[in-house]
Amino acid sequence: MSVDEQRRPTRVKRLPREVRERQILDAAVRVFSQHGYHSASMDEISEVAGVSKPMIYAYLGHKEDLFAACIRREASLLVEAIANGVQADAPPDMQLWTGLRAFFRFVGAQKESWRVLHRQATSQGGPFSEELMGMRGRAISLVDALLVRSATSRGVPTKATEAMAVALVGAGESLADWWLDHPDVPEKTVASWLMNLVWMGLGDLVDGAAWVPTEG
Amino acid sequence: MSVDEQRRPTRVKRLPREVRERQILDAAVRVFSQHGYHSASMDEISEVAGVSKPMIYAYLGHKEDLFAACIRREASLLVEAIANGVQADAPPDMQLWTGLRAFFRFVGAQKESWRVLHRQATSQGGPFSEELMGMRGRAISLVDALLVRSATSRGVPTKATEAMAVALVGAGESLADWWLDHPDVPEKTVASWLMNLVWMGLGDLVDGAAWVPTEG
DNA sequence: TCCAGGACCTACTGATGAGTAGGCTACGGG
DNA sequence: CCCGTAGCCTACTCATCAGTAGGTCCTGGA
Repeated sequence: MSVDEQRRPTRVKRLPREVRERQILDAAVRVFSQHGYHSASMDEISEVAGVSKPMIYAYLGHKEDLFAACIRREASLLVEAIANGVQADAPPDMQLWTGLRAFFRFVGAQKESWRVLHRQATSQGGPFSEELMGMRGRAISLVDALLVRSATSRGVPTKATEAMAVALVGAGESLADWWLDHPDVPEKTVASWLMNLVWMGLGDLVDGAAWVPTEG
Repeated sequence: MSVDEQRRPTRVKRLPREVRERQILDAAVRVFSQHGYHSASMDEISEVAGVSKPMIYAYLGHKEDLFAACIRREASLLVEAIANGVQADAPPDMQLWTGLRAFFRFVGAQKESWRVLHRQATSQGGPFSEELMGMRGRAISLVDALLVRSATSRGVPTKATEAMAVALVGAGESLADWWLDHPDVPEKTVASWLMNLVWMGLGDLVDGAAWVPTEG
């Protein structure tokens, strides 16, 4: 701890590579989520991250690589959050319920992560979307598996359950976006609305029925 | 018909403004749907349209204006298609059913229109998305009104029906995208899958029940 | 104490692409 | 037959931004 540490700030500090990489990724997620892939400039990311542009290229590579790294990190966190949240040994409705709640909890806590995942990555047709679509595909498969286990031995065709899983995931995404504009609604409430829609169905809701979780 | 019409082709022909505007908009929709807003270049649009770049600026204005014009035209067609397709005097389930079918018919017939509307316009945070979000909002309001009329006098809160409308629209969008990758599935089938999901609910489907239209 | 290597920067290049200046040509009305 | 105007183009300008060259400075080990 030399004496002139704070009066001549030698920039800020020299930091190990991992720390810088985290800072850069954090900044990139923010900037990408605000402006989208194309409108986000490497200059702005470097500025937000508090490093110079060549550092980004040295550590994370080109713009596409950087974006892919963001997607990978955020998508992993999301998948992990859901996997940790869902009760795999519970009956189907509780599995869906806990999965939905974990999903919305993540979105509520990591709004920027969600924006960069849903809004930005989905719309870019490039090599990222493969990365991202893979993750989305895993989520869909998860739901699909749930449907198949539930509806098995019934004559429901394979494509039907897959399509319904796609629809369900899309409903969740859309509702998550809506929720960002209505932050006063509690997470549990949003989740229960979607749960009622897809589990009970509008037909039942019209008749006044409603699904409620069996505990808590 | 002068003699040198085909040997010295005087370009192609001089065409009235409306025709050129249509050609330009058609080309713009194609290019925007393929590359997205930012990656689409005015040069490529002009090339596809078969006119020079200054014509686009003379007729349709700047890039943002052009994109907004595309969105406006395509969104109007979609809204119109649904409005024409839905049976406003039918019971709720048939209203939903006819609306869904009209929606999927449009998507099947106008794939590029759908892509530019859903994929591209949604992801750009600019002034277009206002235009587009307005249209999407109209669709949501339509569904919301249907839910409200159905579930009226029940204690369902306003925000719940709105949120469910949002989820339903999102499910439709997601499923429409999926359908683009599975064109062998008939339109009626896709529509019925979504109808079953949101009207019957997974709970009923698990029990083997299914909703079928009451006619043809 | 010296030096190797890694953290970090300024200041550039080169390409791409939006938008425009300034024209030329055909057609229809006088 | 002439000319105003509307259709149409070539050939630029200029800004932005991804990506890089080539360096400085610090730290930790020999």
